[in-house]
Amino acid sequence: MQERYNPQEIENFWQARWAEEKPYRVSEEQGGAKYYLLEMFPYPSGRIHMGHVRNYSIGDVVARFKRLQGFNVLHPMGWDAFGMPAENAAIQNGTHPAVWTRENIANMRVQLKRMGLSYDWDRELATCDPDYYRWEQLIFLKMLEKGLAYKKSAAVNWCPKCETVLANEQVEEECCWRCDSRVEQQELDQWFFRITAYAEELLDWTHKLPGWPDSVLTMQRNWIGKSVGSEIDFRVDGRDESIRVFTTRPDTLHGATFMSLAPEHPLAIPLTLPDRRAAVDDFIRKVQRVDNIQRTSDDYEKEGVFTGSHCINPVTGEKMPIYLANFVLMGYGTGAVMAVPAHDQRDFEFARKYRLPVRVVIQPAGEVLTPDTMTAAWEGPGRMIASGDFDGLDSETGKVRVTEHLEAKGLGKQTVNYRLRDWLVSRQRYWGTPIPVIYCDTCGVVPVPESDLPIQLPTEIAFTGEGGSPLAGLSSFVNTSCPACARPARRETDTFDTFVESSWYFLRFACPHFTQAPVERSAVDYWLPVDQYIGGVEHAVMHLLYARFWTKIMRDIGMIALDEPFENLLTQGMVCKETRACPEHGWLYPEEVLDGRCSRCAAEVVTGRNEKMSKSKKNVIDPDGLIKRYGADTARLFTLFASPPEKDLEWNDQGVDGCYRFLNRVWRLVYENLDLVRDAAKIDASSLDGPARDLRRSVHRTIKKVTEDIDGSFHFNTAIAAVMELLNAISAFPEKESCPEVIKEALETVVRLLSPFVPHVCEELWRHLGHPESLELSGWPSWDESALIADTQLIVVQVNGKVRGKVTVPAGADDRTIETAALSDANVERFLEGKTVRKMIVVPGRLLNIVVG
RNA sequence: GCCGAAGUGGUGGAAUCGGUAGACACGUCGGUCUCAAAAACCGAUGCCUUCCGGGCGUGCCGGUUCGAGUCCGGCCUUCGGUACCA
Repeated sequence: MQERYNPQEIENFWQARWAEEKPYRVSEEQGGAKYYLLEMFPYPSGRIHMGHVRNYSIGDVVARFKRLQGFNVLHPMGWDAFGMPAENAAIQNGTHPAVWTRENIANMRVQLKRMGLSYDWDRELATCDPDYYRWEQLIFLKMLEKGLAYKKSAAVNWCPKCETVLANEQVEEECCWRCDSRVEQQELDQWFFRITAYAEELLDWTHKLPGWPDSVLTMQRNWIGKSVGSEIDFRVDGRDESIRVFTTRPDTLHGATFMSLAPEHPLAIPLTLPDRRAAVDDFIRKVQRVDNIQRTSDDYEKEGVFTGSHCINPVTGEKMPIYLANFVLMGYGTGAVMAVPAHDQRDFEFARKYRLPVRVVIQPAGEVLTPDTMTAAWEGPGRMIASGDFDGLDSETGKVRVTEHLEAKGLGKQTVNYRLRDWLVSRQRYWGTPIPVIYCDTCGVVPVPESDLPIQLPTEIAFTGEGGSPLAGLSSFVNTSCPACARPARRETDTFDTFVESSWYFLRFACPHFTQAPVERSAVDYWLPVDQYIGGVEHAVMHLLYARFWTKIMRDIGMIALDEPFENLLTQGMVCKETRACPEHGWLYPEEVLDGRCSRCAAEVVTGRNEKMSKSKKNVIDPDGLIKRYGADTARLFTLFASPPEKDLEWNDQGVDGCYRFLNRVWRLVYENLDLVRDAAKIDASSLDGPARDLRRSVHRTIKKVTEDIDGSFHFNTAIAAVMELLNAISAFPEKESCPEVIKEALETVVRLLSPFVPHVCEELWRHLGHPESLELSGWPSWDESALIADTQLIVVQVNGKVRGKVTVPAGADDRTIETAALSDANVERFLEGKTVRKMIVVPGRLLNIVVG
C-alpha cells in the first residue's frame, strides 16, 4: 500500500475492472427484491456539466446502497438524442446531426465512466436509433386507431428562431423554453395527442403519489387546471344563433348585464351591425397589434367595443349588449364570458368604463352592497337576492339550483373545464422521429402500415439553415405511393417533439434489446414502476406529465399493466456559483478578475449572488478539470456533502479541498494502522470496557445513523458528517495498540459506510485491509443493538428552562437519583438559593428542568 | 393576485416526538514542525460581557408550555410555479 492517496491511479484501476467484469449488469433471474433506480437521462450536448455530476452522484449512492442491501438493482443509462442543438450544429459547421450526436455520446460516455457510476451499460440506448424510435412510430399508429392522436388546424405557438411549433408546456412567459425567443401565434395544421382525455385521471392520481414532492404535484394540478362550472347558452336577439359561455358562477346569472366575446370569437364579425363595423375592425386590429405579454399584464387596461347586437339573459329575459373585450381569451372556456359586473372585478371595471349597469345579486353577510357606491366587485360568497325564485339561497346552493333550472329548460348544463390543452407533438424539424403517415390526394391521411416500420430518417440531406423543414425539400423521402390505393402520395415531413421519446424510455430500459414489440411484457411487469426517479424540477409539467400520460396510453393499448411510471420522485436542486461582472465588459471568468478588478479595464468587479451555473454567466465548473485534479471520488463527495439533494448547491472551491483532505485523512489513517490491524483477533464484545467500548459504540451508532440517513430520506450530507465524526474519534483514540480488533472494525466500518459515496477509494482500502473479494460482496454493515447502550448518561439540568448544569448518572437511573445529583451541582445550587422548588420535570435520558419561584 | 417552498454564526449547513441551538465542514485567528514555505497536526471561533460566571441570540410581533428553531395567530422578506382562467 502506498503512503499517499493517489486517486487517478486507483480510479483507473477500478474503472477498468468494472468495465471488464460488469458487476452492475442485471437480469430478472437474479435473486433479491427488484429495485429500479433511474436518473433522468441526458441530452448529449457534448460534455457533462455539474448538474449531471450531482444528479448521477445522488443516484449512484442509492443504487450502490440498495445493491449492498441485497436488492436486484436496475440502474440504466441512455441518451435523449434527438433535438434542436444537433441540427443547429449541422447548420453552423456542416456536421451531420447523427455524427455530431454520436460523437457527443461517445465523449459523454467516457466522462460518465470516469465518475465511476454503477450503470448496467449493456442496457444503454439512444433515442435516435431506429431500433428505438420504430416502436414509438408503432405506438403512434395505435393511438391513431384509437383517436388519441389526431391532426387539426389551430392557433399554435410558433418559435421563429427554431422555426417550429411548440407545445403549451414548452412556452415559458411567452418565450421558447429552449432558445428564449418570443413565440408567435399562428393558425397551422398540426398533430396532437389527446392528453385532455386523461386530464381527470392525471389529476386524480396526483392525490395517489405519496412518494412525489408536493411542489411537483401542485404544479401539475395547477397546470391541468380543473374548474367545475356550467355551460349556458344565450340566444342572440333577433337571430337564430346562440352564444355559449362557461362560468364557475351560475349563481350570479341574474346579475349578468352584458356579454363579452374574445376578439377572435367566430361570432365577433357576424354579430357586428353595419354601423359598428368600422369601430369593431379598428378594435380587433388594435388588439392584434398588442402582443400577448402586454395583453396579459396586470395593468393592461380593459377595453372593448360594442357590436350593436344583443343577446337574451335566459333567466331574466333582458337584453344584454354584446361587446368584444380585450381581456377575454379565445383559448380558455368558450371564448365568451357572461359579464356580471357586481361580482367579477374585470367585468366591474369594464362596466364602469362603458357605463353599463351593475346589478347586485349576491349579498355578503353583514354588509349591504349598492351599485352606486361600490368601488370593487364582491367576488365572495353570500345570499342570493334579486334572483326571482332563487332569492335567499346561499351562493353555493344557488350554483347547483340555477344549473338544474337551466338544464331542465335545455339552456345549459354542469360541465368541467380544464386549462390543459392537447399536446402538440409535430415539429417542423429534421432531427426527430418521422411521423409515420402518408398524404394521398384520393385517400387523405393514410397511416403507414406496421410492416413498413420503421420509417427511417434519411441521412443524405442538406442543411442550409434557410428555413422550412429540411425533410420537406428531400423529394426521395417525400415522394412515395399510397399504401391504400398505390397512387403517388407524399410523406409527412414533420417529426415528433423530443419529449415523445423521453415519455417511455424508462419502459424500454426493462428490455432494451427486445425485437418483437416496444416492450416485453414480462420484463416491464418485473421491473416497473421505477422505484426511485431522480432529476431536475424543471420538468415538473413537461416530461413528468407527458411520461405519466404515455404510460396510461400504453396501458390502454394493452402493452403494459401499469397506471403510474414513477413510485418515488426526488427533484434535486441546481448547482450554483457566484457570478462576477464588470460594468464595462459584462460577466467575467474568475481568471479575468485581479484583486477585485477587471483585468481588462481595472473597473471594480461586482460580485453577484449565487446563480445556476451557465456558460453565458461564466460561472461554470468543468467536471473534467475537477476530476483530473482531485479524482471522481472527491467530486462526488463534495456534491453530496455540501447540501441536501433537494436544495440548491452552492459551489465552493475550498469545500472541494476540504473533501479531498478528508479522503486523504481516511487513506492515511488506514495506512498508519495497517500493521496493527492486519492480525487483529475477532471482537469479544463482552470483554470491552473504557475507551475501547466507547469507540465501538460510536462505530455502531454511526452504522445506524448512516443507514437511516440514506434509506428513503436521502440525508447524504448528514450521513457523511457522521462518518467524519467517526473518523475523528478513531484518530483521537489513545493507545490504539491496546485493542487492534476494535480499531480494525472501526476502520472497516468507515470504508464500508463511505463506499456508496466514494466507491473507488473504498474498494482500494478494503483490498488493503485484507479482503481479496470486492467490497460489493460484503453487504451493507448492520449494527449491534447491544453495542449502542452506554453505562452512563449525561443529563442536562435546567432551572426555569435555562441550562445551569450537567450531571452524569448511571444509564437508566430513576428520577430520584437524577434529581439528587442535579440538586447537589454547585452551579445549580446558586440558582436555587432562596427559592422554592415548585416542581421537577424529568425527560428520561435527556434533561431535568427544576421549576422554582 | 393565487399556489408551493424557505428564512438559523463570517459561509455551506446540523438539530427524531416541543427537551443542551449551531453537529460536520469551509473560512478566520493562534500554535507545533520547518532555514523558509507548502502539506500535516494541535487549539480557539454565534454576539456582548466585569470571562471558573452571566446576559442576549434561529426574519418580525404576539400566544400556548416547566421548556419553542420546532406548535398556534398575525405580519415581513426571498426563491420557484402560475395567472385578465370567466
